[in-house]
Amino acid sequence: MFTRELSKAFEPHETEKRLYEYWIKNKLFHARDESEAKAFSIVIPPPNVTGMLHMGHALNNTLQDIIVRFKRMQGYNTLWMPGMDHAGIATQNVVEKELAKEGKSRHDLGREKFVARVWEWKEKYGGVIINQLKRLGCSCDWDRQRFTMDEGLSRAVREVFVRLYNEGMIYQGDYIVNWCPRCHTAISDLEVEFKQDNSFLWDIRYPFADGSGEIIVATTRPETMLGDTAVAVNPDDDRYKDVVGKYIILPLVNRKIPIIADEYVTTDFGSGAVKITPASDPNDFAIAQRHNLEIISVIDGLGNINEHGGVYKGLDRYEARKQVVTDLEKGGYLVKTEPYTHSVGQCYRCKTDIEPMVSKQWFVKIKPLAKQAIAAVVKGKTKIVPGTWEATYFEWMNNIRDWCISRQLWWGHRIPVWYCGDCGKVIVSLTDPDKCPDCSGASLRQDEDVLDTWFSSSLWPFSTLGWPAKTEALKTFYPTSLLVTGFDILFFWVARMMMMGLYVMKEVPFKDVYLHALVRDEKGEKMSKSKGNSIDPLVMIDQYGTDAFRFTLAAYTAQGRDVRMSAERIEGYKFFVNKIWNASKLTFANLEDYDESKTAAVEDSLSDKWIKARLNRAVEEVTHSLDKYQFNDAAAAIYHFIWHEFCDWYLELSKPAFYGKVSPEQRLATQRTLYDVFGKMLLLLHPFMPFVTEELWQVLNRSDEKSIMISSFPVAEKAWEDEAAEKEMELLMNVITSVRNIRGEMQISPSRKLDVLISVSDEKLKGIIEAGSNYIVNLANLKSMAVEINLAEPKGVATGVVGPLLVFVPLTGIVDFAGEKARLEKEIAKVQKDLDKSARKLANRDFCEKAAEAAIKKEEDKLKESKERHAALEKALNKLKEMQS
RNA sequence: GGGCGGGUAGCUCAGCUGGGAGAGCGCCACGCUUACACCGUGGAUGUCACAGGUUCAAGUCCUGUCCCGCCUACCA
Repeated sequence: MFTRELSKAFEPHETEKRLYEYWIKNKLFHARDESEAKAFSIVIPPPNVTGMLHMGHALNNTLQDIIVRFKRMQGYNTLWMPGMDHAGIATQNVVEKELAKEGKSRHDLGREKFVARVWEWKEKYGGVIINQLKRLGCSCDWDRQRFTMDEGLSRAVREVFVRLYNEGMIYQGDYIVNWCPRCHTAISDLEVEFKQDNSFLWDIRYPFADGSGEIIVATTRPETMLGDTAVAVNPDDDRYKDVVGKYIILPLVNRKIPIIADEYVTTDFGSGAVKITPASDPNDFAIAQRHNLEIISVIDGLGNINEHGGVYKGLDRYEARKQVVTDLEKGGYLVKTEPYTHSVGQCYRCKTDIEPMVSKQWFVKIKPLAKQAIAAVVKGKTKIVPGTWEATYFEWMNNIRDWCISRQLWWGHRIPVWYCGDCGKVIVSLTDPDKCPDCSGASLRQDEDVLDTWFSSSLWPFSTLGWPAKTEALKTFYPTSLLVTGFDILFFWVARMMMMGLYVMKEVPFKDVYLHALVRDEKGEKMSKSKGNSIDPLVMIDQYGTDAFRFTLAAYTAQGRDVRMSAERIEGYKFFVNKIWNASKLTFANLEDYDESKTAAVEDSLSDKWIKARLNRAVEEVTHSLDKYQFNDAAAAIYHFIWHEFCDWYLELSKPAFYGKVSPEQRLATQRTLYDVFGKMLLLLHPFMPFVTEELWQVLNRSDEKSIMISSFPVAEKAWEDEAAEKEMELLMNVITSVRNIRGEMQISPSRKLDVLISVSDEKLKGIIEAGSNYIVNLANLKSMAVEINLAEPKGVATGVVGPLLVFVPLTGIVDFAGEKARLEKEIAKVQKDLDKSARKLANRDFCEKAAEAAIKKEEDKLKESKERHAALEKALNKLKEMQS
């Protein structure tokens, strides 16, 4: 007896909850630090602690779980390492907003209290996403869950910082950085987003100091002229040959500044002269370094003009722009104002315009690290899939600039650097020092900055495994086998993990990187809260169940292509789950009395052999596709097998056995096949649909103790290969389809039982058809069926041509000869096309001489087939005409 | 400016190393046949963006053009 009776339809919610708890309770997600089995490991791209599950997460984690479950079932000691990211700016913003509601800022609390408050927030509200991942069915080893700010990972961060510093790979200095006046911190180049801005280009007249004339410069940011310390022209620009070395008097400011020559300036834009503001523009900064120019910052960290801005002091940068333009105009310095579209950098977090600013920051010398990271991919130590991304990776790595790792935030890993108040010594230390090692002074002050969040994420593949301790986990699971992530963080994260992994561990962090596409809405637009077009994965799960949702994600993940998500598609796969559920009801009902011990001597029927051979092919295709991360192909293969082979054909073919219309031996054979095939089918599907397959697996095996999760993934069974059975069955299926076609086209009621005559060309075929007559009679709904060799075309029939045989359906009582005539003519026209095409090809001398032999043979066979088919149809048509006249 | 991806059935897409244009949804017709109407059976539907080229043979390879999307750079 089965343990459970199945409900009318699959009930996802109750089942998902029960089974997930069951998996957890039995520690089925657990990976062993030490094991005989080969290891397979993935680290999760750690979601932000502030994060809520969106479609991107859903896709990312579904794909990981599919691979993880697949590998686990294949017998690997499989680790899926979970955790979260502290997300510096994002989290600090959330808590600051909370404070703002109380009318306070973080400065009211002070650093220590503020950080305590963030931790409090984290404990209370953080990590909602972890439970959401569980609803997705993710089989992470939750006992190992890590957080980038936890003790172990913080130690790893410090260790790496100190090591980099001691090896001269980290330096501090005054450089121009991207400054967010709202977040009040520097951010890296990657964190700047560029947006089109419709603004103006202003041409300004700068008079020469000696009164001999003037030079015109163009700018999009007139307010920065307050900090100009030079004007630059191209050294080869004939127009300005004589003025290089001269001075101009800066309007409004009355500062005397030089005209210099630098290759950076292009001759064909504007006047060919550029104002140089080293403190407010990265290119100008670079020029200033080359020419030893003075650097005057006129804008402060809030985006206001500072004391170097004279009368403009205190104005915000946009007000200052207006005022400067007005004053220039008044003074007669403004030559021209024209509309101009250019792009402006914005903070990726808060969309505030970036203010390039000179400030003291910490940097990582990145070139040496990048060099190794490039080499590793070149040598194939890490493979990027799809391979097209490798070019992008190289491009970026080759043009990489030093990484600004300091952030002026309070939430994050504080930089482990102290300054001695007595002797000025800089102390970089693994542990907090209490006195200066040089002068023993105790007035130490720690650097105020924290590290870029991505600094700790870049260590993720080994820090989560216990590094710097030499753990068993590290030995077993590093380098990890695979990283699955969106291409949008290829540079932010993947590239940096490569660099850090190679630097610290001397080994790549992962062997494969699978980059999946972005999830978009139905119209192909990026989903975002502000656009209101985002689909909430949890709503989809509630509505259609996790299995259907996951399968949809997999089915639409073709490599390198964006996923356009719509609820309609998920619904389609909910129907698929339902189909499986119903098929299992039929299956279980007919396995109720199945006794495996009696099956030793029984022999499989043709349909049994056929479905086993077909399953073999499905197994091969799914395995092969998953090995190559072709999720859509794998999903399609399963879908097709289950619905269109197992359900549409096999279950129908087996019904006579179910309903006792065959011998007990044959019934047993069918039960055996059904049991084996259904079980393997569930196994094959499990990585995609973990819940429904587990539920059915337990019923099938009459035990809620066994889990499908730890059963072996199917392999193609040599003994099940049977090409002959596949061919024979295909022929019978074609005969059945042919009768159905006639029935459909001729509008013969499905309930009307037909008498059918079949003409075959030889004994062998006759044998096959006769042996399969049961199948044909049942599935084509026949009253009777007769087979003869070279049967003469009877009168008053509809004719179907199936390869070498003819199917005659008597039209007695139907007598729609006009319909049959139309049907035949349509068929003939179709065949004629094929025939012409093949004939034309074979008449071509070049084709016969140059094409591959197999191609020619194929074409000849095709022509022969078309000819025969055509002749048979013509004959049928003539007979029909004869009869009518 | 540089780079990448895409333009295939009404819609969304698949089509890997060149040899018979596919799937799902939608549509039409017929059916409550003892798992399933969240179903079954049958059917219709394509100048594979455009123009050249290579080849016996091109949706597939090459060149160019036109659209669409993304990444990257940031010429004031």
